[in-house]
Amino acid sequence: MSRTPNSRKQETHERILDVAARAIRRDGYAGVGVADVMKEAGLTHGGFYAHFDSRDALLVEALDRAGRESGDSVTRAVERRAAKGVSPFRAFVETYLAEEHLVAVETGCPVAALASDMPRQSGALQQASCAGVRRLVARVQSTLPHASRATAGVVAGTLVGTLQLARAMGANADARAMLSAARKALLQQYDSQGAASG
Amino acid sequence: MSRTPNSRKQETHERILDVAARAIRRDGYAGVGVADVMKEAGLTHGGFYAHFDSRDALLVEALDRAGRESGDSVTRAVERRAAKGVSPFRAFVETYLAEEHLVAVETGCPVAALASDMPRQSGALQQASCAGVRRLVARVQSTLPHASRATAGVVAGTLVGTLQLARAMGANADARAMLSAARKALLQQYDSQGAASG
DNA sequence: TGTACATCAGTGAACGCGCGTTCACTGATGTAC
DNA sequence: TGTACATCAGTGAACGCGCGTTCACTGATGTAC
Repeated sequence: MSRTPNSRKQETHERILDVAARAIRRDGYAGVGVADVMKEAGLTHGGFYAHFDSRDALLVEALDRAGRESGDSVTRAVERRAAKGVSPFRAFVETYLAEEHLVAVETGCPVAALASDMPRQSGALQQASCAGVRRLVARVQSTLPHASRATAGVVAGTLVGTLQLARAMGANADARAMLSAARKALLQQYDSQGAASG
Repeated sequence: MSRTPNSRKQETHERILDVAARAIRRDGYAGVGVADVMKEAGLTHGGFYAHFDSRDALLVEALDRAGRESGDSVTRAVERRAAKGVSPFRAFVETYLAEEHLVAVETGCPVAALASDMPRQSGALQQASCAGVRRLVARVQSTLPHASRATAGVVAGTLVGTLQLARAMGANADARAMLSAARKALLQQYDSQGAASG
């Protein structure tokens, strides 16, 4: 019943990354500490540098993983709803601006959770952040086949900005009204199948 | 040539606040240090607590001041352009999404500079952040008399989100294309005087 | 006008603490015979 | 099958550093006489 060599270490590596991918969204880049992440992964801080060159390298990998997890999750939701005849764009907008996304920061979109801090990070993290933004824009564009990249960028900006403002307002009734208004506005303006019940 | 009592201290207080109001936008909440701010204000760190109860209290006052400065600046620009016959909404959008705002972080909109970190701050800072978001939304609404608060919120979200994504992409040609597309989209959808040259 | 004094804004050394990082060590695992 | 050994993932103490905060002190300013 032997594992392949290194499989245990790889599993641990994945576990640390999973924890970190949630931590950066929950606590922000500045709120993530090496010792905290290791503790949450059930380890002590000393072993960290056998897995990552530095805290910064962890953040880079964690952002990448967060983007992938969140993107896959949205994609699955869109496909589920597309099977019921909902347009991809509507499904995307209604998933991204769902009320659950207001409070589900640590499993939600890392761009929304981190955007305003992205330009302040190290070169490597800025590159990873930029790539994450591009992936988000590309995903939006894939649901809007006739839109330019710049237009997809504006839609992505509306999604990200509205979610951030709603969160900053405290996830109250005003915040939910903003999300609802944003869903309606985006569908009216961009959904080829027109807008109906929000 | 006597000053009024305390006028010197008040002047220093203002100077510290001015520095801090720029620092939170440039470096983020987490990037602002008491010693750095005092040094930039030409003082040593020891005197800080004669002016503020704590670092957190400074951040609260600094955010307030940043919002006021940035808001006044936009209002002046809007009035200047309104005198030339430009609609307030167009003037607001073109000022907020101007290319200069891409790099002018430390004098720009504090909501765009800080939004994703707002929900992670202390109670007092969250309250101040929330008030700042409300003021931004109110300013947008004042240029869109027929719009609901929720609609003004969506426009504000688009402004904030697009600017953040453009900054995160590195202020390059793609970023400028996004700003341009956002100006065009907002004017087409919301400007009562229609959209023309972007 | 000039001198002695009180006030108080600002100084700078010191504190405790948490952080990222390093490193000698441990102990469980898989292998060789 | 059982024993001795090598490997190496993970441990935990220690480091240097920067941070927010405190506090005894300084020295310039304005006032009282």
